[in-house]
Amino acid sequence: MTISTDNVQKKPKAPKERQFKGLSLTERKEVRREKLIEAGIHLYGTNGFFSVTVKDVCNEAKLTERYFYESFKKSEELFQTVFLKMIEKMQNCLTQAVLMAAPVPTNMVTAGLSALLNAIKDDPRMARIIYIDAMLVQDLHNQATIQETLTQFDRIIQGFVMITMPNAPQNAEEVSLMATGLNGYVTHIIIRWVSEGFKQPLADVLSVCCAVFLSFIETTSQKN
Amino acid sequence: MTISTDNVQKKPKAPKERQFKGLSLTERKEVRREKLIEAGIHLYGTNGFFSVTVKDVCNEAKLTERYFYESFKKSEELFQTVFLKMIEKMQNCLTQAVLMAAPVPTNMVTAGLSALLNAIKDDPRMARIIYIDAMLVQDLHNQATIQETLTQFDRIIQGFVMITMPNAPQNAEEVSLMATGLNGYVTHIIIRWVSEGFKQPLADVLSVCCAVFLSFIETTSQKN
DNA sequence: TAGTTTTGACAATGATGCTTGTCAATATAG
DNA sequence: CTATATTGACAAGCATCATTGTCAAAACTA
Repeated sequence: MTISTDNVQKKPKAPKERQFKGLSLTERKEVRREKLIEAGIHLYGTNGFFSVTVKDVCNEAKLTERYFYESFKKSEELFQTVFLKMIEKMQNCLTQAVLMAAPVPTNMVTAGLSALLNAIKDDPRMARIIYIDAMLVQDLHNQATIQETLTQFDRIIQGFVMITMPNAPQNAEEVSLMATGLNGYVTHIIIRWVSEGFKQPLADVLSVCCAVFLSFIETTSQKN
Repeated sequence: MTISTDNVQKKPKAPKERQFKGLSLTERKEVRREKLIEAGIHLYGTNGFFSVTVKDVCNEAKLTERYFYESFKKSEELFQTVFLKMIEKMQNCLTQAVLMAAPVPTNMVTAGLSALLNAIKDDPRMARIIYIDAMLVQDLHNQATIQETLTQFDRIIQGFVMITMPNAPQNAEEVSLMATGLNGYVTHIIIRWVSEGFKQPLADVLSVCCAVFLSFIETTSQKN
């Protein structure tokens, strides 16, 4: 049945791994992956997810298509990675600022929003990715991860509302909706601010964003 | 140069228009156009603009592709038509309710938001088209009309804010941002309400939406 | 009924972009 | 130096859709 002597060289191909530029295979893969992510941040954050092709990303990363599929199955997968990276950065930035300002609610609001706005002005690609593309992708393809990550912000705000506005909420469901609304308030303002090229001074944007929280705090924490 | 006798039958084709089902050509075109728009409302409003192909629309309308291009150059053109139709309906519904409740600000808020929420619950496709797809299309393709129509809502709210909250705004730019924020507040809540299948009672949603306006009115119209 | 318009079904074409595959040039190990 | 792993450039094959074109059946006019 099996050919014995002559075809012994039938190689089932176990390509022997080799070092390159002093890096192992997994290390090289990782380097390439990072280059793709960096390219994704730049391109998605600048032109939007749907104007960017796989080839675009590869060109920007100076890699060929093959290496894209080495790290990601589809472009949504790269996008999701990019998105999570951006949102983690924003999340850290935000919570750190809020914690440092605790426990005075009004200070926490100002500090948090200020940190958020500054981060966005520092890197507008973040806004584009988190506030625009994420919604598009989340809607078009069914990215549960993105969906959940976004609603996480609602929950953070919800916690804040419950602490600082004892008299406001009737039931948990309503507080949750209010948090969604507050999120939307800030989100829309940010989208407009970014898309108009930061024409309004940061201080003005900050004050308007703070206003809604402060107004709620004031009207819902008065002694009955 | 010109062939004289034999090819006299070269007909420059002026196809003589004829009635069909008792309708003239322009009437038939109009009927088909309406069917396409109806199909667009249904499909876009249900599945979203980007999951719907030209062929889908034609199938839904029970027409063939040819008739799509008879009325629209591209699918964005149909979408824009659908969008404008939806938003006009919402606009009418809203302004009528507000006017009937004038001039008491708090009544106007409640009446307007109540009308809005009821309209959306009556026809959820409206929400999908106005609040989701419009943003996607406006971003992906460059639909100036959609963009402008959406910001029109901001301006309406802006007018309302200037009238009812005399002490709030510093400069016009900030009021405008605040209006954008209020719009975003309601918008996000609506999107969530719709996408969760109206699981929260309308009254709860209404009260949360009203809250932000009422809170602003209260904190910014007190006598100094 | 005869001739022409209108319609519907569907094929043909073209464009775009994803995904896999080929091949030669280059770098590395032994 | 030789054999082979690795890389980069790029083509080939798919798939999806938009858009135009063909053709015969149906509907209308006279």
